[in-house]
Amino acid sequence: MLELSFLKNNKERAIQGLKKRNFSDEAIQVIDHILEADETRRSAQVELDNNLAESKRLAGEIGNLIKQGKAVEADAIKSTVSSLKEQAKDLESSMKVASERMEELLLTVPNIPHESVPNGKTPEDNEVFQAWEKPFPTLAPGALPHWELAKKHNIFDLDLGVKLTGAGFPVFRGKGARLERSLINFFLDEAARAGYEEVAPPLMVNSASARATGQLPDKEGQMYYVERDDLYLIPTAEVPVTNIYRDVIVDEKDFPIKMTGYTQCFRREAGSYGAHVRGLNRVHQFDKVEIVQIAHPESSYIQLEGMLRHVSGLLDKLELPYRILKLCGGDMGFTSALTFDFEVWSAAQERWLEVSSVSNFETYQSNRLKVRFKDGNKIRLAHTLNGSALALARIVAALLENNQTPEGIRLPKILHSYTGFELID
RNA sequence: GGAGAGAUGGCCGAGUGGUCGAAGGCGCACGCCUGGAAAGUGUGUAUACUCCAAAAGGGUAUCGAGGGUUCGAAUCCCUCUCUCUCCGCCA
Repeated sequence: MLELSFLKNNKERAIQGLKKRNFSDEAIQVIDHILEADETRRSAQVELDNNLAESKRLAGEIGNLIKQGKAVEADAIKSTVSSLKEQAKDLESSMKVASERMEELLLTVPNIPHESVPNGKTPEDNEVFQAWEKPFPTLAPGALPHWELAKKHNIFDLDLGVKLTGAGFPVFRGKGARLERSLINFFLDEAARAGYEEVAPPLMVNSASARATGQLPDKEGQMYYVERDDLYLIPTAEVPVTNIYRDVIVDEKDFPIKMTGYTQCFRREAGSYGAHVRGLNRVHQFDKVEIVQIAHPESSYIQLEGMLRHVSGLLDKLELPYRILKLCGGDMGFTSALTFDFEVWSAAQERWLEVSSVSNFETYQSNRLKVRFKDGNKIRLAHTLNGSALALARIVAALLENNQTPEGIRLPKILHSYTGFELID
C-alpha cells in the first residue's frame, strides 16, 4: 500500500507512475478520490477530537462537583455531555466511512515503478538487462523434454502425484529426490555464505500475515485456505519470513537485515492448464529458497544489485544458461517498484523458464507490514526486498534437459558433493 | 479436547470507577561527578492520527482484540484470541 503522504506530496510522480503501468486517464483519477476521502476523514476527525476533548473536560468537572456535593449542577452538565456524545457517534461513523473508503481505494493502487522501469504492456516489452552471450547447449537428436526424462530415469512422477493428491503435485523419487534435497542444501549454503540468516518458518500463516505482505486481498484465490483453522498455505517463504518484522521498529544499525528460508510453496494456479504448463513448468507444490532483505531506503537499490549478483552466482555455478530481464511497467507485480526476472534456458523445450524474480518493494510492503526504523526523531518506513534463490522445480527441469547425454544426465560439478553421484542413469 | 489462572510501556511490576499514557524498578540515551571506570546523581525515554508554514507546544486514541454499562473504564459486564498450570491425546 502506498503511503498517503507520498500521494499528497508527489501527486505528479504518482500519476506518471500509474501511466507507466498503463492506467487510463480515467483510472488515474483514483488519486483524487483518495485525497478527497482523506480530506473528509481529516475534517471529521478534527471535529471529533474537539468533541471528545470537551466531553473529557466536562466529565472531570462532574467528578469535582460530585465531590463537593453539588449533585444538581453535576446533573446539568451530564445532559450536556450526553448530547455531545450523540454528536460524537455521528462524527465517528462519518470518519470511519471516509477512512475505510480511502483505504479501500488506496489498496487498488499499485506501487509506483522506479524511474528505470521500461514502458510496455506485455512480457514482450520486458528489457533484456543481461543477455546470454555464450552458446546454448547442443543436444543430440532425440533429446527429450524433462517430463520424458523423468519417466526414463525415475526422477519424479506426476501420475503418482495424481493418485496421492491431484494434478500438479510431483512425487520425486530416488536420485530425483536426492537431487531436490541437494539443490535445497546448496542454495541454503550459498545464502548463508552471502550473509543471510537461515529461517525455517511455518508453512501456514494467518490472515494478518497474508494481508501484510499483500497476498490478501489481491491474490486470495491463489492460496490454499484451511477453513477450519482460518489459515493459508504459504505461496512463498516471503510471507512468513518478511512478517517476522511486522510491527517492528528496527534499529538502524541492523540494516540491512538479510534472511533466507527454504519452504515448500503452495499455489492453486487456478485456470492455468495446457501444454506450456507440462511437467515441472507449473505445479501446485514446489520447493523454493527465498532471500529477503529489510533495508535502509538510501541503500535498498545497492542491496538489490547484491541480490542480483547472488542469484547470478548460483546459476553460474549450476552452469545453466540464463538471462536477466528488467520487467516493464505492464508486466511488473502489483507491489513492486523494480523487478528483475531470471530465466534459464530449457534446451529440449527450447524456451526460457522463469526461475527467479528479484524485487525492491520500497515502502509499499512495509507500509502494511509496519516495518520501521528511527531516523533521528522521525520514524520512517524501511524498504523490503525479496527474490527467489532459487525456485527448484524449473531448475530441475533445465538441469535434466540441458545435461542429458546418451549415458544419462550429467550433473554440474558443484552438486557432486551434495548428491554423492555425478550421473543420473 | 477438559479444568483452572492470567494478558499493563523495551523488560519486570503497581494500579479494582474520576485529574492514569499509567507509580516504582531495570534497561537505554544524554549530562554532572571521576585521572578513567564503577558507584552515585540529574534529565529524558511508546505508537498512530491530528492542529500549527515549521519548530515549540496542543488535541484525540491506544493498558491482548472487539463490543457494552457509565457523565467518566486499565479498573465493572459480554464475546473472541493468546499464554501458563494440571489432565487427556500425540510425532
